[in-house]
Amino acid sequence: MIRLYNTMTREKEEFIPVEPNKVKMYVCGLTVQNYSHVGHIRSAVNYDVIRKYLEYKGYQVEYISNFTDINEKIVARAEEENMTPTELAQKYEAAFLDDIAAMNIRPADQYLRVSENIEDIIEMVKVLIDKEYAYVAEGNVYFSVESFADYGKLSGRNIEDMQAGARVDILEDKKHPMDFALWKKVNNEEFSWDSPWGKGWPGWHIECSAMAMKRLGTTFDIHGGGTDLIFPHHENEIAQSEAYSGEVFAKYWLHNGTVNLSGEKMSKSQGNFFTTREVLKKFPAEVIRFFLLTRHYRSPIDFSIPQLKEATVSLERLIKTADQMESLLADNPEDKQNNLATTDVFIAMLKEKRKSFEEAMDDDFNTAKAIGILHELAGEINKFINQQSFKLNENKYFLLTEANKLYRKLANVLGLKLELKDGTKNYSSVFADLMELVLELRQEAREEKEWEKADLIRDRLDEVGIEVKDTPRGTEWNLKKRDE
RNA sequence: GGCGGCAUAGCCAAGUGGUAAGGCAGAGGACUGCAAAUCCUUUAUUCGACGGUUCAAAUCCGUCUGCCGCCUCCA
Repeated sequence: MIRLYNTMTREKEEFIPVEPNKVKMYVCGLTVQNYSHVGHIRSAVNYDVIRKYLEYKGYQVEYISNFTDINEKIVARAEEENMTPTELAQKYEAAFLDDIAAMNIRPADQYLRVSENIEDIIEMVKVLIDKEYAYVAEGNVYFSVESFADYGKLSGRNIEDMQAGARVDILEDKKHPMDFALWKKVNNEEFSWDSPWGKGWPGWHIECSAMAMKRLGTTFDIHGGGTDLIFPHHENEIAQSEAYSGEVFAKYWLHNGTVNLSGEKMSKSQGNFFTTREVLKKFPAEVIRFFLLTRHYRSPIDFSIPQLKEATVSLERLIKTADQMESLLADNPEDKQNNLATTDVFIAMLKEKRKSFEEAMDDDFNTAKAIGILHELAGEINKFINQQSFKLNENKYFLLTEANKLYRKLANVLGLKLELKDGTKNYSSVFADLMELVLELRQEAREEKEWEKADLIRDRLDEVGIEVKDTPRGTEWNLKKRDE
């Protein structure tokens, strides 16, 4: 049973989808006005894992997201970059898709663009006007918050308290200061759309409502986004969607915490952010992904270079275990003698770890705990492989195969491939042959007990960035990462 | 001012009533010619402070302190 924290009720609830075995989820995407930053990527990684875990549990998941490609910012940025708003949006949409591909995030089943759904949005606004939830004022259409009794139910606010904040724009044509635009009048001949109320474009929130309902129905299972979208964005989505359909919009509201820099929220308007591509130049995608998943998704994460370095070391431990298993499994067992006594214990351990992992993920997608269990599993496997008496026989080969399958499967749910791109296998066969020769010469020196010579070779190789290790299984080497 | 969240070892971080996961760093040991890796052992009688409820609280309630988010565009 999966339990998830629903922002609407402020508690963990049992997850029961509208249709058995199917999950329909909508995750707010981004305004394609610039390169994505780590905050966007955290959100994308988070919902990617949620989707993958739901699939692991046997659900058929339909995952929809959006690109906001029409608004004031797009127009302003397009002027800065000297291109049309459409070109700008396409440029950054493509960049985002590159970013998520680099991060091993599976794209949504469909990305909906505002520019391709204007007709549906206009239809929805018309209905809201007919139902008297919205009104027209000088070419703008506003949603009347006072007309919707449940307004504020997601964010736990009421209209009176918010007015006290006095940070809302008082626009003369609004009936109430909290009313928000469904359609905005725009004076831009090239970049605007015809509507019954004149030229303009949709307000910020209506796009998600119209597109989500169009694709997923008036009630769907999961709606996700960052905590910073709870108000006003998601509150307004609920108001206009439920006013329109008379039905519950989304059953479960999930919100991921923000990514902070030195304790402050990373955000474009503050200027304190790292773009995804910047960070990808400094750290492998796998490390960034791992780092983001070591905290529970609802907590804020403080993003820092030292912590990414720590995450690198921690992840490398998991990778070493995977590599060791792979190299052992590449050999054929020489010893045919089996010792079945160890089998039961080991298989029981694997089952127990799998169960713990699932329990962690069932409990509101606790990836931090799940990673802890992956570490425990790695420890058990290491212990097994590194026994003094370890000899690969058919029995152990079987156990390692099982361990490897489980290890990969669980890592896969988290989207971890357990490999670090830069380095190890990125060299030519000539180079590999050369290394073989060098290590052969060093081995000869070792056999002659010429330790100084052997150590000199190792030290000099280390200086050029090649790490040499004498393991019980022979001498191994790998290219060291050159991070700075 | 309103609403919400957080505070757990040197650092990061799980844990929402039953006696503190995991990682990083540190210490000791095994293995090794040495080194690395790996393994074993070890590192919070205690969970921001003070009260309360309970047989039992990091976990529930109250007060206080500190930090953060939202109320304006934001994943």
